[in-house]
Amino acid sequence: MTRPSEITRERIMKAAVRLFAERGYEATSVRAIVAKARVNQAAINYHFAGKDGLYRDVLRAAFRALTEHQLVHAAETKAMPREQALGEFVRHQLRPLIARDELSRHIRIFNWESVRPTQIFHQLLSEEAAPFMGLAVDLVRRFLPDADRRTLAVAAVWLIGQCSVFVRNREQLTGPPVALALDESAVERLAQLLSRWAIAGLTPAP
Amino acid sequence: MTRPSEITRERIMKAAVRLFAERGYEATSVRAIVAKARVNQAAINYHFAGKDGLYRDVLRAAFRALTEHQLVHAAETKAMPREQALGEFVRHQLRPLIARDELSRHIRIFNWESVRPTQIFHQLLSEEAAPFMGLAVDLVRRFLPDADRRTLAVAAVWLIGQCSVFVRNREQLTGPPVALALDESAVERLAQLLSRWAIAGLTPAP
DNA sequence: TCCATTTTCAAACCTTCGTTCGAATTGCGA
DNA sequence: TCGCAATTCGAACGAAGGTTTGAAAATGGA
Repeated sequence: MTRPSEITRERIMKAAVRLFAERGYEATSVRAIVAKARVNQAAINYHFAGKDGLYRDVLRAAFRALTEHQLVHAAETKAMPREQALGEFVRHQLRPLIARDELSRHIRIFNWESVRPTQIFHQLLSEEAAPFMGLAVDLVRRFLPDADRRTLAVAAVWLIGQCSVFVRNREQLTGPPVALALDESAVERLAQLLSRWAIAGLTPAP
Repeated sequence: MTRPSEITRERIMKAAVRLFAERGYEATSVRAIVAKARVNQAAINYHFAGKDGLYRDVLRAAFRALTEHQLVHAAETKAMPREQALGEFVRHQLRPLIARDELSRHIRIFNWESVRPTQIFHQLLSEEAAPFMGLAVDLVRRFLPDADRRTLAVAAVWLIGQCSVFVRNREQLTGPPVALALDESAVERLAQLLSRWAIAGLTPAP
């Protein structure tokens, strides 16, 4: 293993994660990536065997990081009362609204995938067999213990969907006519609002 | 006004609405439209001054049809109890899941816009000044009469977002692992589920 | 019917995209 | 230090995109 080539790989990966998170797969050109990474045009094909290969590696990294992050929080989440656990989940989903870290970018990439799924993502989803929906399904099951598999799936999609609208449309929501000020406290209020509504929705009527 | 040219215009519009609804603006090529419409390559540029112009006309038509449709239903909706009105709203939003008519295609086009807004859409939104969010805002106001403008906007986005997830991801939801069977009765059940959850979420805790 | 205007058509143009190529350069064990 | 492999580089390729062009065809009023 030579060192300098690893540096190039790393520069490409870093730039790719940023751009894929910002614009999605199709709208990101390899020329934009190599420009941001300050590497040669052919570097992506040499190191990743093409744009597809690069995106596959980015997705793999995102999967790993996200599942790892979930495993860390899984134990403490399970110990919480379900309402608090849901609040944490919503807060986690809304994270890209304020934080500009790697985790947020990974969430944004998956958000793009939920809009226009890539063939690459689909393949990876089966082979990685990551608990992608698992966490959300487990969560709603605590509210709907007697629901069948389909209802649980619908509820999980519903829950994730509520959050991802805001993440995807961040730019639109901050402008008129909505004009949300997305600072930390506003996002916290938003998370509480969404949590309250979701809890009320999932809690069976008395 | 000559007749035959109107026929060409109409063929292009019809094909364009179908393709824009199915794949969105960017993923639809001019060549795909002219192939479906069985007209010459240059026809779009002659009649609509380019792809942008065609899309602008399609959006205008969609705006007109949708606002007209809303105006028709506005009166009876206002007469309903708010729970029933919300149910109707959700059912209307889920319409593209089963129906394959013009109205459903227009809703799908706006769904694409909510994912990746076009410059064209943005311009049109201001000049048409259509009550695009208005209906949803009015609806949630009946549940949250004392809420401020921001909360109402968030609630409206939240409500629309819950429905659009399912519309956008129709293809994914019908396949494994979710495997929803999206026939008419299933969509009706889905609409009831979403309505119940949304009503519970919007109804202030006692 | 004639002719000016409108509309259609096939072909090309120009740009952007992902990828490939071959030479030049660099890195590193022998 | 030498020599081979790994890596970088600039340039070009071919495909696909939207648009333009100029001639042919069709249209419809005088």
